[in-house]
Amino acid sequence: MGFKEKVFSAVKMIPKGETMTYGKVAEIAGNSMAARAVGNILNKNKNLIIVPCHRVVRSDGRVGGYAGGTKKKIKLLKSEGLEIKSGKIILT
DNA sequence: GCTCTGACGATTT
DNA sequence: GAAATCGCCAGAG
Repeated sequence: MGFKEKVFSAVKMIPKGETMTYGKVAEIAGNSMAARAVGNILNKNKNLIIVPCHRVVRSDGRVGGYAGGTKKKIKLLKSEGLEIKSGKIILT
């Protein structure tokens, strides 16, 4: 199984209403410092429906990017009950 | 098979 | 504390 396959598996296992950092996904995928590659893979595949990639956020609390637009990503996250302030996720 | 790209991350200024 | 810089990796051209 390639690295990207592992990434998809990790993202798919994120429960609704929860978020995971790119670094964490990368770690599960096999490389804890491949966070950059993780985002790159999701972007190129842009499987917004197959995988809930909108639950993947940055380590600094920012939402990060999204193939369908960061705005849409924030919208989706808020829809799942997450609190976002100025593009930053509030973990309670 | 080499080079560029990019939804990141930690450090330094 | 915010902004810029360097470093990292895997995919695609």
